[in-house]
Amino acid sequence: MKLSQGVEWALHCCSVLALVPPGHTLTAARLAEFHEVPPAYLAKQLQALARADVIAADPGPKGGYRLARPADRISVLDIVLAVEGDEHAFHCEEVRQRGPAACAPPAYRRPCGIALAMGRAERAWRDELRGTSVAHLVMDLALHIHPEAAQKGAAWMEGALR
Amino acid sequence: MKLSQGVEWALHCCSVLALVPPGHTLTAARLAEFHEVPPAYLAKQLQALARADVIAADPGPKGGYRLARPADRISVLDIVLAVEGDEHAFHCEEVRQRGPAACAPPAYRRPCGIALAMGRAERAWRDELRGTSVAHLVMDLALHIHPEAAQKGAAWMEGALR
DNA sequence: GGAATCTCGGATAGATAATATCCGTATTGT
DNA sequence: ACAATACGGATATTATCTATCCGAGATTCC
Repeated sequence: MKLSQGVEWALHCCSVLALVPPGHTLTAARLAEFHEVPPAYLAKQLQALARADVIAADPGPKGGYRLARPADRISVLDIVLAVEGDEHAFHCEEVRQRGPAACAPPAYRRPCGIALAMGRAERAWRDELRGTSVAHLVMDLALHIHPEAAQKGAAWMEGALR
Repeated sequence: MKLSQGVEWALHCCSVLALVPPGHTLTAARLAEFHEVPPAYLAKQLQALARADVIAADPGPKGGYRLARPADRISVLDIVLAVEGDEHAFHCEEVRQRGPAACAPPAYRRPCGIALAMGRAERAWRDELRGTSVAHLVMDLALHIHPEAAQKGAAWMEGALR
């Protein structure tokens, strides 16, 4: 059980995009530069976020990425599912229906207790992520960022905006 | 984010082992037969469970596997971590410390908000799994199993016990 | 004591997914 | 028309998962 690298990048990118003034955008190349990650690969994650309507893309020159809606309406779960896919971590393969104790399918109308337990855990995980928004992330960032990092970030943003 | 196949097998195996009378065991081959899974690969999962002290192995002829402690003291989390490893799904690579806004390491003593949010979700997931024991799984099984499956299972167990 | 049986651990391949890159297409602003 | 950008597909590389096999160690039966 491991989350892909792209999830972290996507979360950071959305946090940065939340700080972009309305009417402006950031290109994929700039976002990659800011996080020092491979531009071509980050572009893939950004495309996934765009397909999921988490961020919006303006094509053409002067184009770039921006959040698709206000930061307080984008949950961390939205971002994780956009990049990682919305499949559950645990997939029941119904092994109980195999082997010497197997019966006809109608005997297995209820999901097995194991699948239910794993489903509850997945739900708890998703609920927690759904309850945290990009706005929360930015708030936490603003409260705890080192002044020097904030100044450097602001200076970079100035030259990167479009 | 995907859990390995072995997790489902391990959970089912532990449920079956919980039904083994005290003083008896089941061999890896029997457990594989019951679930119709590859014996050699299931053996790997059982070894992982044994290393984590979830189940105990009696070597030699007449040997086999049994639960290492009462079913109500084995959590689903114990089993999942034994098979999957105890690493967190999200691993923060501290991308904030890279790029044009980077500062000296002392500026990053606090974990970033993104890592904290993902950590809370992981904690919620684990808490849910920790709160469910093998005894709960067996209870659910006993309450909802089809009579025919129960009878077949009992008959198989009779010939499989050692 | 010796042989048989079983678990345990490591070594080994193939299959699947993650990581990373490149190129052609579509779109838009200059 | 040209340049810059996002988009999608194709591809290569690497890691992880899945699956199997074999030898070592341990225990019981003869």
